[in-house]
Amino acid sequence: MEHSQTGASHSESLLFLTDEQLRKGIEAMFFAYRGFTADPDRILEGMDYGRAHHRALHFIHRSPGTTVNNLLNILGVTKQSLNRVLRALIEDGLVESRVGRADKRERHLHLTKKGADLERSLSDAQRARMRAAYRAAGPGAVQGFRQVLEAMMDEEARRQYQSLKENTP
Amino acid sequence: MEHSQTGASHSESLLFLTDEQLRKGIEAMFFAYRGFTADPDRILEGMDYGRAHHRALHFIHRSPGTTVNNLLNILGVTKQSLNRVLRALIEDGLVESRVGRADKRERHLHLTKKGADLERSLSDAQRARMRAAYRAAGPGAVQGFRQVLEAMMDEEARRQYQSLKENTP
DNA sequence: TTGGAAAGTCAACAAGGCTGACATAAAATC
DNA sequence: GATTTTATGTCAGCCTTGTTGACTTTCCAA
Repeated sequence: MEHSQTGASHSESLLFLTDEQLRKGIEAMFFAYRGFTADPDRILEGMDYGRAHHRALHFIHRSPGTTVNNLLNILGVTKQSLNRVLRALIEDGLVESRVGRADKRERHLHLTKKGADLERSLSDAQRARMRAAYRAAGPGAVQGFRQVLEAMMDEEARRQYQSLKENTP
Repeated sequence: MEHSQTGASHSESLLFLTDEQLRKGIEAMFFAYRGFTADPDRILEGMDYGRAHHRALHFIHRSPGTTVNNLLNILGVTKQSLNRVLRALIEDGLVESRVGRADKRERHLHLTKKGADLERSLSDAQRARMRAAYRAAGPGAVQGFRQVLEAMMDEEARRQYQSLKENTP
């Protein structure tokens, strides 16, 4: 251990991270993620879409005009997998794919009115749960929540998360 | 709203829950969950097992002697889906299925040495990441993290999470 | 003794991951 | 100008993990 002598108070609190506490955190992530996806999943069931379509809609809404490659990196799936999802959304008129002006190889993705409507209904449901959770936990908890989640990400994901955070208009 | 007059400072802070803040929380959950599952996934790839096997091993380890029905409720999948996973684990000698003594219809599930070894290597990896995240975020953040996650769960899941919390020896 | 719960099994299917191979257009480089 | 690289799309096929539905066996309990 690096802090054998120094930083006693800090180290001390760290020593209280028992396997038991960590296990509770792990199980909390498991159960909470189910809740996190439950509402959009309910809306989507019956439609021809699933969680993968939701994710695509979310990030296209989030970064209008994003390219396919961009989306690929954010979602962390293969182009074949994303393509299947995007094709359905484009065919059904929820997403528009525009050939790039500067670089004509690129496709820039935008939500149509129809796509934006579905995206809104999905994100409304998800935000409502997030809002309720934040309120129930109290203002102080929110910061801690985000700090731990951010620290839990892979390097690459954290980079993407942070750049998404900053690119907000 | 219950606090129309009282608790102004509390209410005020709640008003600052913008859609933007909520969206960041949503994206944090998405990216963090990827990190959360990444290490066990890496260990499992190449073996004939996946995330579903990990979850079964985790909860059998957590509650030795649990019944199939019990596990079904915790995992929230169908018995056919769980059965496929359990069959593989039993056939490979990672899980032992014992006919119930009081009720012989029930099967009580236990990890074998081999199963416990794999479970340990998976949970070691997952705990290491959780520990690192907790340390990076600091002691104060951990409580907030757990509070928000707990508030995000469905009623049923929260019940299960809490009873798992308490049944600890 | 009979109804129903617990468990298991078979079949079929869907979503959403994956790999590999290949095509096309456009940009970049030599 | 020719060649290579990049961005995208597409076909085919596979895997995991979820689903439903139908059916059986076991066996507790009314």
